Amino acid sequence: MKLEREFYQRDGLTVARELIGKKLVTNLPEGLTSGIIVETEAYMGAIDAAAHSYRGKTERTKIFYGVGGFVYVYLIYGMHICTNVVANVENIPEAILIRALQPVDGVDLMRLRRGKKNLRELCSGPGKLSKALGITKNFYGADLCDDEIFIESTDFRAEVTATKRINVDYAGEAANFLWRFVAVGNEFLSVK
DNA sequence: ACCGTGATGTTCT
DNA sequence: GAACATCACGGTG
Repeated sequence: MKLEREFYQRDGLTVARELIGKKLVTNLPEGLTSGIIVETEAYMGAIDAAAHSYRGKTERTKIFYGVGGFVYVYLIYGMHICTNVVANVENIPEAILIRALQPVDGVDLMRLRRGKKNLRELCSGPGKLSKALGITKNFYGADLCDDEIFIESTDFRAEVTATKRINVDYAGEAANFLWRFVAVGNEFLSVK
């Protein structure tokens, strides 16, 4: 079952936690690819020095200010795409970074896109999974209630724990917030 | 296995 | 012009 708008229009921390165990799907001309979300990070707008939306609305962050359930992508280090889900309601600029997937459908296409064979190397990081699913900067603003990219409920169950976020040392106090969520013990995480 | 480093394009100062 | 929510590769152990 595809998640509906209401799922996303809640507090970012709730959405980030509940996304663990859901399935992220892209359905593009080359084929369908998907994976179970096993690692997320919440970025919480005005109260979060690590968030891109911390310093207000710009051309890049304007999507944060709309309603939840749309895609925020950005280019990092000049070469990698990071895929995020906008959360909460209008004018509360929160988003969830998808950091790792357990590959499910279209594994051969993922291997082709990634140029890697090892299953554990396909989606175990935000740049990796974006490439494996064919997500580019053109996905900025895509609607998750549409058919090209969406998220489904599954029967996957795992214990979820909260940790510090990865690579946000620049953010001062906010670097210590426990806003990363992982499926405990899963072998496809970006870091153990 | 772990560590250091280079690659590279946007955004914001 | 610096910083950046990263990854792959080559070196050493």
